Amino acid sequence: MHDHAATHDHGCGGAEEAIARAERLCRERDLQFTRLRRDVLAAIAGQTRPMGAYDIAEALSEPGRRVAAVSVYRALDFLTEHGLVHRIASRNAFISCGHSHTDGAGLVFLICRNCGTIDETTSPEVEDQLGRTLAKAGFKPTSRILEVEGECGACLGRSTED
Amino acid sequence: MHDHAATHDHGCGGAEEAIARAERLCRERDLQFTRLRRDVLAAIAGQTRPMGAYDIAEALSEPGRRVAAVSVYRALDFLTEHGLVHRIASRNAFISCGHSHTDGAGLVFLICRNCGTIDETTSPEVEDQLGRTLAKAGFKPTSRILEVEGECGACLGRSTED
DNA sequence: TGGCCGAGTGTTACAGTGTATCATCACCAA
DNA sequence: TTGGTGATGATACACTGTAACACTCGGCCA
Ligand SMILES: [Zn+2]
Ligand SMILES: [Zn+2]
Ligand SMILES: [Zn+2]
Ligand SMILES: [Zn+2]
Repeated sequence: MHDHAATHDHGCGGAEEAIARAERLCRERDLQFTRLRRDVLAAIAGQTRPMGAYDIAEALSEPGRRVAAVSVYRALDFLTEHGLVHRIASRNAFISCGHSHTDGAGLVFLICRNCGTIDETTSPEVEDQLGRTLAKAGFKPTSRILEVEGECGACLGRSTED
Repeated sequence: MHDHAATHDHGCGGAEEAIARAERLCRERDLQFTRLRRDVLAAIAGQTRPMGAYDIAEALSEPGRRVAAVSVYRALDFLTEHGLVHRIASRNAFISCGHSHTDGAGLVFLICRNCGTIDETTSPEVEDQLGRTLAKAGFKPTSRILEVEGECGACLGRSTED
């Protein structure tokens, strides 16, 4: 696990893979991977850029089936709780997770302000230093968010080559 | 600067000090430190816990003077832009800054889930490691947020002693 | 003096995000 | 059958943030 150092594809064809992983995980933990939860995950995993809850609700609604935002939120609660999607606090949006970090240690979100893509990476070194800093401050952490905004490698390459 | 390693008091009597610092900074940079901006800063600096924009609006409103949330947001934009207050993304709330970190490097917010207090500290080591991680990922950062939730030193002491 | 212009503010309306509450349905067990 | 549990549907509501426009108060210049 965590054999990705830099970037990785969030969905964009990996939607089926995300679904498969979710099905497996839910079977193992005896959880219900319902249609709504599957559809919500599929909607997110089919995108590189993050989706808001209302975007998802709209994407899933068709003539004859109206998916309310509140239902989407419940599905998102389930999915985030089990590490299948991540919530991006600075964007009020969600992305699907392609990894199996059950703990979420050292997680870093890389948000490109140019193309809107969000990649995630992990850094045990950062986590380690942060742990030291918190210990020094006498603070006992239970969870944390680390989100970086900037320009992704792809956009940097594009801007220098032309 | 940054001579505080662990915690520091956010306001709670330091309100006047925050105002004084703000006045100085605005004079130096030729900015307008208007009544509304001063009042908003005072309201935040008088609290240990973060305040929402609507909380502030309510706190500043009196019979005869109604402060609308939109005005508060404008003042907050000004104050955050010049580093006088910080926005806590995971809480949609604001705290006053007692430091003079003009760059905001290595900033870490410590949010106590028990008493609600938010302290800030800085960690060049974390910043350093994070910079390395980002460089390895080919990502050029422009800004970042790092917010840790957990239990603060004071609450830990209280819970063990009794 | 009088008109112009820009920054700050007041006001209203609206968009976006998230939750509370209750009713309903499917499923499984007693 | 009956009752309990978990998921969903549906409505309403609270909270967060922004757009648009009018107004005031300065300073500046013809
Ligand atoms: Zn992930
Ligand atoms: Zn990009
Ligand atoms: Zn600060
Ligand atoms: Zn505490």
